[in-house]
Amino acid sequence: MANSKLDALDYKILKMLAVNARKPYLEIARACNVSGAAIHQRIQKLYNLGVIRGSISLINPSSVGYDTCAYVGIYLNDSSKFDEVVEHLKEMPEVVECYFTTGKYDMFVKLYAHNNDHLLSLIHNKFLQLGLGRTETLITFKEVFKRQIPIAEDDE
Amino acid sequence: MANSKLDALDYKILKMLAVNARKPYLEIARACNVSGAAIHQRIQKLYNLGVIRGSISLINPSSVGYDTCAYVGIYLNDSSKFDEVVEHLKEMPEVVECYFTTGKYDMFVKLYAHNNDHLLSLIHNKFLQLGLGRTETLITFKEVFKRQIPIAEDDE
DNA sequence: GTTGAAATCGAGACACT
DNA sequence: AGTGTCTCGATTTCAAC
Repeated sequence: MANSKLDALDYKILKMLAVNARKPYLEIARACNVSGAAIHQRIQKLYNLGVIRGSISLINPSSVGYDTCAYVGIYLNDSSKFDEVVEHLKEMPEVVECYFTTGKYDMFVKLYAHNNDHLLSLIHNKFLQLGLGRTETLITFKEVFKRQIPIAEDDE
Repeated sequence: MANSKLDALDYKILKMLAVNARKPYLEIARACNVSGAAIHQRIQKLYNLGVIRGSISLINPSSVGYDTCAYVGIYLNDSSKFDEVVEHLKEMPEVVECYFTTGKYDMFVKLYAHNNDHLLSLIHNKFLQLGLGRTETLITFKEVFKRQIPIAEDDE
């Protein structure tokens, strides 16, 4: 899934776009001492290779009414039901991330709720009706920081 | 922290930018039947209010050499050391998210590593030298999906 | 706080090297 | 692969409503 045929210029582009998706291509070009067209072609290549998967604006959850963020570890009773459970989780917009994991849990999800009552109701009224086993909830009461993966200056 | 003085237009803008940070303002304007200048001013307002916190390009971790993603729950021996531990975690670029939590753990972090050996070395050689207590690691072996918080059509 | 026009600037395509 | 030019359309500012 990973083609490590990225050179230093690719990394430099990624590093800038990772922090600001709307950075003008010409600014990137000037910072890299190449033409704007070159940057344009590189970025399209990075999209085609799947290195860049899209761009999003980061929205403050509490500004749109979501004041509670929690992680839930899930034990499945019947592990053949992975796909079915995933489908149901996808239909809950409050569930924003979903992982298969090794170790303690079978699955692990991140979700947002309006408040603690709402969170409780999501877990009681939705999760526990999906045929999944026990769950363990971890409420985050402060997001200390959040950033992107490190992008080396010029990794091999 | 949340000013709920957002109207339907604000929500419509947020909904579009949440999915594509580079969507041209004029396209948004046409979709909302207002002028481009209005969209421009609204978006600037949303930035100033802290509703929009920035925009990032999503980069495929495995493309830049990070094949392992894990969550680590942390028990602190000395809970007065929160800030000190956070400072050290910030200096580890592999740590991409950090939360204070209620329940099982005191802190909870997400991190990326090149591979499982690298992950082990991060936990053994870095984490356990920060004066923090026991840790519990949860390795994710598949990110099933990932998306943004739901943005209501026209929430109150 | 919204509009419409004006001017600046970037995006995307092309032929060329 | 990168460059320079060109056209189109987007961004941004401004006076005015």
